[in-house]
Amino acid sequence: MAESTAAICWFRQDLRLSDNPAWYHAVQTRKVLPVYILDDLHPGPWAMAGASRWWLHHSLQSLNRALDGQLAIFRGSPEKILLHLVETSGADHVHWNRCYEPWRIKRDIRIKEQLRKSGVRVCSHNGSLLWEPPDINKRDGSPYKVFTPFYRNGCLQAPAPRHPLPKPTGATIAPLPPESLTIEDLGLLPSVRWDKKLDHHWTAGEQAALIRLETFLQSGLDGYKSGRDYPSRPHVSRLSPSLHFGEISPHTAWYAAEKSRQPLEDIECFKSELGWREFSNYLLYHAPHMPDKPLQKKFLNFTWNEDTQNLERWQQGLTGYPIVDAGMRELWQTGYMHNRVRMITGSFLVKNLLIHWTHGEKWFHDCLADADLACNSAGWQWVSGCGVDAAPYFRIFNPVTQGRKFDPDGSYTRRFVPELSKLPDTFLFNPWDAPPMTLEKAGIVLGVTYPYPVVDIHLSRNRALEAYRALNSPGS
DNA sequence: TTTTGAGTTGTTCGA
DNA sequence: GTCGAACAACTCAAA
Repeated sequence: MAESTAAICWFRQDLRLSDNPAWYHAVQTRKVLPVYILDDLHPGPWAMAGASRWWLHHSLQSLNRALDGQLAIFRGSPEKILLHLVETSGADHVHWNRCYEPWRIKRDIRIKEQLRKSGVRVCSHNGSLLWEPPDINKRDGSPYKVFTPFYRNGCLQAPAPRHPLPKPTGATIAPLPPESLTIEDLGLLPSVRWDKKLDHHWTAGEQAALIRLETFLQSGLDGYKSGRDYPSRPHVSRLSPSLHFGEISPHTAWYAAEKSRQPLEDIECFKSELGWREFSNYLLYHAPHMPDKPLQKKFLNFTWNEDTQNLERWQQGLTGYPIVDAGMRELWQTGYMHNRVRMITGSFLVKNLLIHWTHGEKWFHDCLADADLACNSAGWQWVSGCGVDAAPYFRIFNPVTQGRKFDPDGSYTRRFVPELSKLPDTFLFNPWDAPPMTLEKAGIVLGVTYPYPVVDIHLSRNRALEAYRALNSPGS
C-alpha cells in the first residue's frame, strides 16, 4: 500500500460496511477517507423530511461507530466538498455506489466530470439494486411497463444478482479532516422533539438491519405469502427503511431468503417484493416525472376534489373509518405503515375522497421513515390507477370489508384507535351502525370521542366509479 | 405485422 | 353462505 495515496469513499444511500462495493473496492489498495455529505441543497416537495431525517441521524451514528468515529461529515455542495477533500487528502480515487433518482443522476454525472478534470479516478459501483435499470430491456430494446414480464422475463432471465461481498478487514482509515462536522451539526433532528416516539419502534443502522432480517427469516418468512396481508401479524420484514438508506443491500436479503429453509412459495413471494422495489426504481429511471405527473396522460384531465378539510382529517386519522384511521395513526406514531393498510388508506384518499394522489404521496413522503421517491410514487400511481401497470379503476377498497378481512380480531385497529378498543368486533369497523347501548357500553360518543364518517362509503364509491368511467369516454 | 393472452393486492349483486 | 359474473377497455409483451 503506497503511503502517499488515498481514496475517498463517499457514502450516500449505502450506510453499511458489509456488501458495500464502493467500500470494498476503496479499501483494497489505499488508505481511505470515508465521507458523508448532507446534500440538502435540493429543496422542493421531495427534500428529505422529518422521519427520514431522524432515521438518517441514527444510521450515521451507527456507521460512524463502525468506523471508530472516523466518518468525515459535511453539509453542502458535494461537488465543492469532494474537490476540496481531494486537494487536502491527496486522494487519487473516489468511490461511490450509484443512486437512481433523477436529480442525483444529473448531479453525479456533473461531479464525475469535475473530479476527472482534476485528475481523479472516479469508480462508481452498483450497491443498491439487484438489476440496474439499463440492464433490463425487452427484446426490442425498450423498457418494460408491466411488472410481471419485467420480473419474470427481464430480471429472472438476466444474470443473477452478485453474491454479497464480505465486510473488508484491516482497512486503513485516513485521519479525520479537521473541518469535519459532527452528526449533531447536521441538524437532522427536529427542534421540537416529536421524534422521541420513533425510538420505541425502530433501531437504525447496519447491525439492527441484519438482526431484523434474521428475525424475519426465522419467524416471519414462514407463511409470508398469505400472512403479509395482515397488519397485526409478524409476516413482514420491516426492512424498507434499511433498504432505503442502504443499511442492508437487497442482495443480502435476496440470498439470505434463498438460503433459508422456509417454504419455497414464501421465499419466492418475498423475492418478488424485492422485485417490486426494483420495478419502482426502473420506472422512475425511465420516467423521471413519475413523482409529479400521471404516467397515463388522460389523468391530466381528471378533476380532483380540492377539499383541504378532508385531507387534514385523513392525515390526522380522523376520517371515521377505523381501519383508515388506524393506518394513518400508525404512520404518524411510528414512521411506518403496513403495506396492506397503505393500499386501504391510499384508495380511500384517492377514490372515496377524490383527493389528488400527489397530496397523499407528499404526506407519506413527510411521515415515512422509509420514504423513497421511487417506491412511494410508484405506489401512489398504482393505487390511483394512473400508472401504466395500475389497479383497474373499479378496484375501490371498502374500509369496512378490508378491516374485517385483514384485521379480523381487531388488534391492529384497537392498538392505534384506542378510543374504540371496547367496541365488539361486529361493529369495530363500522361504529356508526352500532346500537346506542353498545356504543354507550364501549364509552363511545360518536361525533365527540370518535368522528362520524367523513363521507358515505357507497355514495363516494359510486361517485368515483362515475368520475373514473368518464375518463374512458371523453366525449360524454 | 398481426395476433393472442394476460395484467399484485376488490366489491357487489344475484342466483 | 357461497359462487361466478360484471365492473371496461386498453395496452403490453411475445410469438
